[in-house]
Amino acid sequence: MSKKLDKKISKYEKVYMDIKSQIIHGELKPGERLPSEIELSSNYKVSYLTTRQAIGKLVDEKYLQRLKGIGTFVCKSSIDSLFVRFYRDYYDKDVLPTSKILSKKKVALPTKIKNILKPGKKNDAGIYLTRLRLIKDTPILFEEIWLDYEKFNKILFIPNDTLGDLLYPAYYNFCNQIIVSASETLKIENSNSKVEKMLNLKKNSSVISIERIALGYADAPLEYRITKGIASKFQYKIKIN
Amino acid sequence: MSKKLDKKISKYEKVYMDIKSQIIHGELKPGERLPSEIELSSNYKVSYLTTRQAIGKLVDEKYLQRLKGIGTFVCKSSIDSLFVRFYRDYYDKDVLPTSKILSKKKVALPTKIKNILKPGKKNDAGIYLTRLRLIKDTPILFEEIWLDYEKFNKILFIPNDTLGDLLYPAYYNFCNQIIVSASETLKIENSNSKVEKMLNLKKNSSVISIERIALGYADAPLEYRITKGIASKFQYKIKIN
DNA sequence: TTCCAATATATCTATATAGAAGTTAGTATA
DNA sequence: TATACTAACTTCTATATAGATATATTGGAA
Repeated sequence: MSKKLDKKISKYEKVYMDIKSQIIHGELKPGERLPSEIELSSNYKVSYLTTRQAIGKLVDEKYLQRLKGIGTFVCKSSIDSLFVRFYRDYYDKDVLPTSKILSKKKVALPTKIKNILKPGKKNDAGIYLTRLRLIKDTPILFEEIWLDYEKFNKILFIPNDTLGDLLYPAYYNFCNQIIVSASETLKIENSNSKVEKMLNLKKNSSVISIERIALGYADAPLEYRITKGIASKFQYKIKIN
Repeated sequence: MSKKLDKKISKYEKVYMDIKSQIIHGELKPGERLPSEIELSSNYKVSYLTTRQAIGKLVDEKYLQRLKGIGTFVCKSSIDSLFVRFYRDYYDKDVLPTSKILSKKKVALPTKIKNILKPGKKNDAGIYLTRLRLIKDTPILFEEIWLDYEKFNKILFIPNDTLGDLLYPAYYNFCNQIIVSASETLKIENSNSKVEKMLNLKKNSSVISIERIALGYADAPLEYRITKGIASKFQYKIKIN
């Protein structure tokens, strides 16, 4: 009766998982071209349509992108378009905020954040960044950001003005880490003295607090961020599907 | 040279669009079973795999649901699961708020709202609802809701306690309207006297304001809603993909 | 050098076929 | 009556084949 303890994995699923894991583990890099569908078929020793089905699934999941007559490529688009959606909807749409990195250093991650960024691991080496977002030289958001040290240590050696106004493209360019999704929790709080100083607020003002956990492929947590903003000017738009 | 002015629509796309339009226009109702893939193939006079491709696309888009060995069904799940996500993340997760409808009547839609719900139309007949959301008898959210009169007039004849705590299932059950997505805009404001009265607030308290436009199939706007809540207790969670 | 046509290569659409696997309903058997 | 088997129907996986369509490159003519 021990005929079928092994669980059934179909051929197209094997091809699908193999390619997907190559992308996740960086063996296939964003922008890189895959072998043609026919070539892959002969590599995996499956039929053309089986390969096509596997690739089709990865295209649906936005891991791959097909160009008719040219080839199939690992998606780069997430980097180009994604980070924009993440912040443009705070405050006024017409004016994009600029950034100013205030500090950047290696730290031991606080326990709570370590458990989020490195579930189950002992090592607590991390990077801590503080940043100010400004519109026309007026500070509107104050951010504290924590990252895993191993994955992101290169950030420490890049001059702040080279990092640019947006961090996610920098994560990709310098650390080869891609943010593909995030979860956010919004709350309204009273200001503390640190935030009051950063945002030029009166004592006990209302501030919006946004906690964000940004995830990479396979839902790996990559960044933990707390953003505080002036409540009166705040606006947050989102589409729910 | 006028050989190909007609644009190319492949067979599977025709099948896909035909089934999709039947769902959108209510000819195929949620929960209903489709003819088998083989039967559909012979109806549309295409091969089995062509039909399968069309259905597969609709499954990906959550219009259809396949059950191996049983059949293919129009998705009901959007109704069951969707509305939950829309509100459960305000405030405390553990306690689901109850609802109390305060008023319900036919009105002329304000111009701004008419332009959102009925773009391009002259008719401005609508329905206006006010509602209170409570946790353990404490009011935490005050809602104003506008609907199109033609689509939703049956709501006026349903007793308030029959409508239940959630409106989206009621829209479906009584008006055959399905909410599939929504866009929300959050802001922080000072309370006005109406909200202060409803939520037992002091003068000039901070309140969260959520503007929501809820959409049906094909992104048709179906509901406009303004929700005001006590800022200090507010919490909003969302996942961005 | 510039332009055009042919070629090679890639994805895209469509069909025919065949068997595997899951579900249901009815029938035969103990 | 209760259980086990079977038949019918469903979706799921896999392959072979063939031509359509889109793009880039190469080679030849002007």
